[in-house]
This record gives sequence, structure tokens and C-alpha cells, in this order.
Amino acid sequence: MQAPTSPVSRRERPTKPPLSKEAVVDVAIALMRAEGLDRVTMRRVAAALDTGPASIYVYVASTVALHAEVLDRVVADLAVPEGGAWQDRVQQLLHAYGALLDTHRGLARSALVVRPTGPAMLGLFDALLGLLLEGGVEPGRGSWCVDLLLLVVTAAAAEHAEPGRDDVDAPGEPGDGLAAVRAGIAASGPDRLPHLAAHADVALSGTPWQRAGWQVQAILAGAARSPLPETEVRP
Amino acid sequence: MQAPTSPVSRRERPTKPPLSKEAVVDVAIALMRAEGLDRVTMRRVAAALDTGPASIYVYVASTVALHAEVLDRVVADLAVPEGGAWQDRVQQLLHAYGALLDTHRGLARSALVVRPTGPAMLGLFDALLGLLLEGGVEPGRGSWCVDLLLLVVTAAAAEHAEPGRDDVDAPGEPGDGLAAVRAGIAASGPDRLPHLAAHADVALSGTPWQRAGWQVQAILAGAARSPLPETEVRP
DNA sequence: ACCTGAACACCGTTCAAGT
DNA sequence: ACCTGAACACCGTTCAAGT
Repeated sequence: MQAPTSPVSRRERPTKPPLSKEAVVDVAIALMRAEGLDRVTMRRVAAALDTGPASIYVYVASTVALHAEVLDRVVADLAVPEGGAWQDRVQQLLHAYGALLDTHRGLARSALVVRPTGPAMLGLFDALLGLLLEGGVEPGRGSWCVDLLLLVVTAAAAEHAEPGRDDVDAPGEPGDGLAAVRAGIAASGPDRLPHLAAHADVALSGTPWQRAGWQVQAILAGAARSPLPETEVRP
Repeated sequence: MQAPTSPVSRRERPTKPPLSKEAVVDVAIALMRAEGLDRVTMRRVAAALDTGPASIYVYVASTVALHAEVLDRVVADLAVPEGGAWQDRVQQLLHAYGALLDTHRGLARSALVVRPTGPAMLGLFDALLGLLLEGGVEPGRGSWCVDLLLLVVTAAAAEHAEPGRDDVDAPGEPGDGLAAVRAGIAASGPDRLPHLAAHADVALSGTPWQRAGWQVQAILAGAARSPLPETEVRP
């Protein structure tokens, strides 16, 4: 059921490959689409390029740097929505970003951890900040708000990607976070978890995306009402 | 500069160790305090207990399960604040949780990824939910809000833990996210990142904790004003 | 029945040696 | 000068064999 070792093998490129940062990231993305980002390792990328792992370090500083590069390349495909109210455009852009993370296995988890600084990611940040400014949000608030919005969407995507890792889905197995929580509540009992036990149904309701949608709304609603702390600029 | 292979070696326990889930987690925590959670591996825990890695799998299902167990044990030390307004108590409890994540190297990053379901973590969730209910927040909103609050604090702790991994600190080095962002903005230029370039100072201001503090306030402010979507309970 | 030695199948990263 | 083979120092997990 598993493909042979090199999904991008010399069969696809009979001539010697040119070897460049671009080529490395290309191969990494192909590998990710085929098997998920956590199988995109220095050694596998090197193997797909018919060379040793040391060669990759000429173009990319580390494995996490490679993963960050992949994320940035993928994010570069996002387009800023044009029509409609600024809140709707924020929601559309965040939705598109979430969908992007969702279609590339393992990418969301990585994005949750890396704090990416590539040009495309900064472009996304800038676009969202622009929309908030358009909505009259003050720049300092706006930046922190964008931070938070991206975090929420990324976390939702990572959570949504949780269950079946390779298989279709494994109900009740480890990885089924919802069932684990339900079991945990039952195990502790209503004495130790009075509020959770009383409201378990509503507390565990909704998909990660529904939750994220509400959270985004709540953040936007709250941002306009919360003043910044004193410390605003640091030298 | 590096300690010998087993920080918890047979020198500390000259007699045969009893071997139990408790003992395994104890050793894991000791190892984490000494070297950080990402050095808490099955093999090292096994070595510290003078046995082979296979033995650990009798008590813990996997490495991430072990890390989750460590988190839960550490969180169990949190106490719910008693006096004051509910908002202040929420903030105090979140602050304590953040400080906890902050004092154990590598723990925040792990917490960001695992979605823990241990009794202590559920207890923290329950306590926060209780405080929101006390503040008149509706249970469904409250649960999603607690989710978001914990996410924000965890992400702040993970970000704060970024810079010097082993060394004191390495300014300008990879890992200095702030400098990387600044460099990225400069590299793209004000044409491609108009809003970020215009507001770079204020956008990059504040520590992760200051940012998280504001975000928590904004979330609490927004939660009271955002209605739930239609889907509330699922069977 | 319960535990574990040894093996399998991988990793990231470095550096001395080659072209 | 630039690239990389080979080595170093690890991993998680499994399973057949031991007690």
C-alpha cells in the first residue's frame, strides 16, 4: 500500500537534476503532497534528488527551515478577496488560509510551531492588517489581532487534521480527541469537574471550523473594545 | 558542559527500581527539569530506569502520550485563585498556567501540539469555565472561549521560549523571530507590505506576554458580544 | 503472563575528503 | 571553491525470546 522509496525518482528526471533552493523546495512540496509534511525529511528530499543529505544543507539551513519554506511557497497562492465588507473579507481570507493548511497533510501542525517569516506569510499578515485598518482598528491593536486570528485558524486546522493519520478513520482510538475528552470527563466525575460535566454536550459541540469561526467573530468584536496597554513601542 | 548520559542514574537509586507508570513519569519530569522536554525520549527514560526502551511501552503508549502525562502532572499543581472579580481570577489562573509552561523548557511547544485530556488539564478547563459562568457567560460560548484562552497562553509561552535554546541568547541568529520579521519586512519593501512597513514599530512592539495579556482581554470582551452559530449540540 | 534484548527502520547534522 | 560520502549520535516502535 506504500509507494516505493522515491516518489520523485530518476524515472521522472532522467537527466542530472540542476540542484538549487528552488529545486529542493519543489521536491519537498511534491513529497508533502504525496506523503504529508512529517515525511519530508532532509534524507528523503536528498534521495529524491539523487544525492546525499549533506547537499541539502547548502540550500536550506535545517529541517524546520525547509518546512517553513514549504509553508511560505504554498501560502503564496492565496489571493486577497476584493469585494464586500472588511469583516467578510477577513473571514474569507482566513477561511482560504485554513483550507490551504487543511489540504496539505502535516502543514498545519508545522505552521503552529514555526512562526514563519517568509515573504508570502508576511504578505498574508499585511493583507489582514490592511483589512483591519480599513475597518478603523488602530494599528497596534490590529497587529496583535492579526497574530491571534492566524493562530486560531492554524490551531483549528491542526486539530482538524488530528484523527485518521494514514487510515480512513479510527473511532475511539487514540487521536480521537473528542472521545478522549468525553472519557476523561466521565473518569473524573461531576465532583471534580462540575461545570464540564453539567455542560459536556454544549462544551464538546461543533467542529474545529465552527469553533474557529465563532472565535474569529469574538476576536473581531473584542478587538474594537480593548485598549492597548501602556507599552506600545520599544526601541 | 554536558552532563553524563543518565542524569537520574543508578547512583541515585542503588536498589532495583519498582517500575510503574508513576515511576516512569517521575523520571520523565526529572529529565525534563534537567534538559528540557525534547530530550525526554523513551530511550533516555528507559536508560534512567536501567532497562530497555521496550519496557516503557508497558506503561505509556507512545512518546507523545508520555509528554502529555508530564504536562498533566505539572498542571496538577495549579491552584484556582479565590478572591476578586471573575475576570481577575481568570487572568491570574491563565498567568499561573503560562508561568508553569514557561519554567519547564519545551513544555509549551508540546502543549501547543497535543490537545491534552488528562484529569489536571480538564480540571484547569473546568475551573476557567466555572469562572466564565460566574461572569454570566453562556456555557457554549464559555467553552469555546476557554479553548481560545488556553491556546493564546500556550502559544505565548511557546513563542517566549523561542530564542536561546541552550545558550544565553543569540541576537540576530535564527530563532530570533523578531529580527527575522524585521528583516523580512525590509527585504519585501513597503510596496509589497504597505501596512506592515508603515506600522512596523507598533506591530512588533511588546513581549509575547504583553501581547497575550491584551489578547485575553480582547477575547473576554468579545465573548460576551458574539452569539453562537445555529449548530449547538451534536448527537 | 509479564517483561525486555535486540533488531528494524529510520532520523538530523557535521566534517573530512574528494572533484 | 564547491559539493558530498560516510560517519556520528541519536530516534520510535515492535516482536520474538526469555524469566
